[in-house]
Amino acid sequence: MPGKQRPREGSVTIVDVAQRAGVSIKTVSRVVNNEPNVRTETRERVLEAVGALRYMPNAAARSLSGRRSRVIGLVYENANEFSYLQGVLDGALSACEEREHALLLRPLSLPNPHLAAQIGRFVRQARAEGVILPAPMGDFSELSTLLRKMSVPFAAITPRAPAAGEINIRCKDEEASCALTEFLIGRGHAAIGFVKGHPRHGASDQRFRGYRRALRRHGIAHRPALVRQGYFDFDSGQAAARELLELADAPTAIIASNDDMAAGALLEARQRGLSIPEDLSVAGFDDTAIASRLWPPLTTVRQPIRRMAETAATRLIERLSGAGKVVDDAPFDCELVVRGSTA
Amino acid sequence: MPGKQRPREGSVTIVDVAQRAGVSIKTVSRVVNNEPNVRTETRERVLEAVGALRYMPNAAARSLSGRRSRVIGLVYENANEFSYLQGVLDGALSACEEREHALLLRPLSLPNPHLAAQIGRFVRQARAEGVILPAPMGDFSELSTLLRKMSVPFAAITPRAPAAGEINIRCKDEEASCALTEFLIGRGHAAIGFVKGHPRHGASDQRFRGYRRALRRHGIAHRPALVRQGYFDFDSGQAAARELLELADAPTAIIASNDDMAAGALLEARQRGLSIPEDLSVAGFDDTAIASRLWPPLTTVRQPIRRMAETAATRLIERLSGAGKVVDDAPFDCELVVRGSTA
DNA sequence: TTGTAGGCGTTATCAT
DNA sequence: ATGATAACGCCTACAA
Repeated sequence: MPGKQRPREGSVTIVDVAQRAGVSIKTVSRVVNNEPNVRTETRERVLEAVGALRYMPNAAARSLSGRRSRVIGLVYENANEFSYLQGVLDGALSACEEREHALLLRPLSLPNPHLAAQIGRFVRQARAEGVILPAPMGDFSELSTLLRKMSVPFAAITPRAPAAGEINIRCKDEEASCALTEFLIGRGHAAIGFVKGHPRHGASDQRFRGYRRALRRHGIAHRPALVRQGYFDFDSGQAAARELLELADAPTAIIASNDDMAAGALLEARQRGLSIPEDLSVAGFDDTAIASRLWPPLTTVRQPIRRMAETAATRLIERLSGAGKVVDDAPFDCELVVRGSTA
Repeated sequence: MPGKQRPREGSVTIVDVAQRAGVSIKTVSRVVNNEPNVRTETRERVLEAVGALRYMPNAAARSLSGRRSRVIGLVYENANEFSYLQGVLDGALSACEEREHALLLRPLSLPNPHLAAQIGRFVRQARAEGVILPAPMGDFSELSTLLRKMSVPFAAITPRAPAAGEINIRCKDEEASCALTEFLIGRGHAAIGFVKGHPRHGASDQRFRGYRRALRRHGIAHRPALVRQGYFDFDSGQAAARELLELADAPTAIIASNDDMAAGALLEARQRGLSIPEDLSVAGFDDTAIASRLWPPLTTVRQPIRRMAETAATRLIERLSGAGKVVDDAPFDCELVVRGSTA
């Protein structure tokens, strides 16, 4: 007799459950997948069997038979600032686990000519049904365009406006930046330097806008010389701070568009013999691990990244499950975290 | 005719390749899986078809049919210190990708009574064939014992000695610690404080041993008062430093068993008005992101974590593929990174 | 060296 | 409300 394979011991299949419950495998399938048209009494018998046998559906069989792989891709930038991703991972994993999906990772380094090709391969190979794009991935149109073309749904975490019907998770970046700036204004600062983030990142614009808005609201004239371009990394933050501090009328406070640049500014200030916060206030964004370990600890803005990623994954899975209209989430609130680096 | 499903368009299957190459599906399978017994000419025809059709084997079908899921689990501690995991992820992903395996993540918080149950569920549900245990996961015997009992092979990244035949990836922690200590001794330090790491982490012992060895080698008497227990976190580092600096004859240098604790020590020194490195030298371990952002930048020890994780994944997959004897890797070299926090 | 048949565990279809 | 059976795409076993 050909084709006889060794019986796989150990793993409980749907057949075992069906036998124990005295029903057909299709009925078990219905119960396990929460489909309708099962009598309550039958459902309970099946569930009893499932529990007793500790049955777990075989994911491979499921995705081979059904049309759904239950796989979500997470495409992230493999940058230095990893603590952002920690929150993303945490939130996304938790949402995926709850909904029985697997999360597959795809790190990418970012100015990258092969971006589209790599993502295409990743999605096809992993057979990902949908993709999560944490910042700044959602800001790269090569990517979103490609995914649209492949008709792979995605959830982007970015302040940039989404195309109609697409899933977008954002937080109140501009508002938070405005609040941070107003906080400094309230402490008596009028000459406030600002270090912008990477121009291709959506958050950069928003944060800069919030700064401008606060100045306007308080009747403080905008001095373009107080604004410097940074790239979200330590060195560019230090360089920007140096330029600002060499100004004839240097700022008394510097807002950097993320913590890493703020750390660079702090270092520059220190090297120039300035006391923080007496001579200069410094603030950042993101409340990453480094913020609380610097001296003095950094005033910064915290965004609920874990919850945002969880929501992104949840909405994406909802959309994939064809749950009709997908909720359009309101922007998440940020929190101003005041520490010792500002006075 | 029942059972007719809509044909799934778009995805190229092994049948398409077989037709185009004019062979049976089995031959295609042989080629794709690098099995022997295929004429070179046939193999080439098949490969041509694979390329032209951009065929990619369906992972679900593969794992359903074969006995292998090609899934590796990565169980990690979801702690504050995440940059360690960045390296682990990076290395493990790259090895998995190269060998066509998927990597599934399972974060865990660590003093955890449900540890075994959670891992058991994870492995069964994901049908992971093997598990990678980055430090300190491999140090928890609840875990390794459970995996042995489930006969799930694992690769542990830890300096602790492995059981016979198990995969263990380590670096020369003790040697590096000794070198770091000797470096300080060479700079004229004799009273060197040491902050131990978490007692359950294998690296803690090793690093402490290296310290002791260096002292011995240079004929410096060991003063137990200069050794404090820490737990690898910022606060415990600061607390330990405080105790050390309050000593009548305080140390002129402090080695902390990781960077986060060293950052705590740095803060404590600053708060006591000490100049670094003039009044006190401080060194850490791991060369995490924070090390280069502190002021002064931290002297520390870097371990090749990315390569270690890559090796762990590779060895694990080799073992799962039944590649006979698995290589027992030599410990990896560490690198002393001298920066401004020591003099 | 190559091909044929059977089955992996599930979901989909259609019948009852 | 429930069940019988055919896919899903691949790999194993065996035959040729």
